[in-house]
Amino acid sequence: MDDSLSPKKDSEAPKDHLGRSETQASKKRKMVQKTVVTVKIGTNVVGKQKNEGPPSDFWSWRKYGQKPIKGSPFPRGYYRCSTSKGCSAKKQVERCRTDASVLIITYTSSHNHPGPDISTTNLTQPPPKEPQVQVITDDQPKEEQEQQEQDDQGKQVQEHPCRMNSTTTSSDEDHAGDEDRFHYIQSPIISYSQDIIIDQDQENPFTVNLEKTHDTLGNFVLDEEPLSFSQQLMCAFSTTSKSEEENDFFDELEELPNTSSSFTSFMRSNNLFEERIPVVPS
DNA sequence: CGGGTTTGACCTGCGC
DNA sequence: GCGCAGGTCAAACCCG
Repeated sequence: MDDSLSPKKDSEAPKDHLGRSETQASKKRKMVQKTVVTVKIGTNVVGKQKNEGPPSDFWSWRKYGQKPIKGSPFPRGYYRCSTSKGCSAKKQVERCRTDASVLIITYTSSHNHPGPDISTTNLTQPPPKEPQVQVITDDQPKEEQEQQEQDDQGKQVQEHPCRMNSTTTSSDEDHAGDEDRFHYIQSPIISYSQDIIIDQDQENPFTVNLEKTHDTLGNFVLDEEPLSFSQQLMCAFSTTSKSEEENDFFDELEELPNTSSSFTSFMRSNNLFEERIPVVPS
C-alpha cells in the first residue's frame, strides 16, 4: 500500500520480533489516539434510496478489514484513508451493540495531507437535515465504556444509548461528567432524529491532532461556534461523490440480525457527517 | 486496468 | 505461559 503503512514487507522500518515494523506494533492498542464519533440515527427516515451512496466525509476510505466483535452482533469495519498515499488516518466503523441505530466511528491517527477542497464541492443541495453530533476523543478502552453504556442503557434508554464513550466510571456522576466531556452540537438549522455524538477528551494528546485536522480541512475550524460547525456539516452533507465504504458497511450490517433497515437507509440517503469534530470543551 | 472489497490468516496485546 | 480477542495484511475477487 503506502510506504508508511506497509513497512512490514519492505523492512524499511525497524522491526519487532516477527518482522513487523514497530510502526505497526507500536500503534497497537495502547498508544492509539482515538476520536470517537457516535452517530445516532432515528427512525424517521424510513427505507428508501438505497443506492444514493453519499460521501461520508471529505476523504476516501478504503476498507482493509472487518472483524466480528465479541459481544456485539455487529462486525467492525476497518478503514484506511486512501485519499493520500502516505496518510495513516484510519477509522473503525461499528454499530452500537446495544442500539442498532447508533453508529460508532472511531478515528485513529490523523490525516497528514490536506483534505479535498470542500469549497469546491457541490453545495447546491443543502443537507436534508442535520444530526446532532457528539465526538469523543478518547484513548481509553472502549470496551469498558460500552459495558458501562449497557448498564446505563438498562436504566435510562432514551438518552444516548451509546455514549459508551464516556471515560468516566461512575454512572451516576457520569451525567455531570458527561456534560463536561460531551458536547452536544445541535443543529441550529434542524434537529432531526440523528445524533452524532461528539466528545473530546482534553487530556488526550490527540487534541493536538484535532487542531491539525483543522488545518487539513482548510477552513474547517470548529472551535468557534456551533454555527460554523453546522456549516461544515452542510459541506460534508453536500459533497456528492463516492464513499461506497459506508454503503458496504451498511450492507453488511443489514445482513446482520437485529438490524434496523431504516438506519442503513438513512445513512445511505443522508450524508452523515462523520469526521472528527473538534469541539472545545466547556 | 486500476481501485476498492472480501476474507482467511497472521500477529500482538492483554488477562488469567 | 496460554488462550482469547482485536487489529492488520494480502491474495483473490469484484466493479466501473
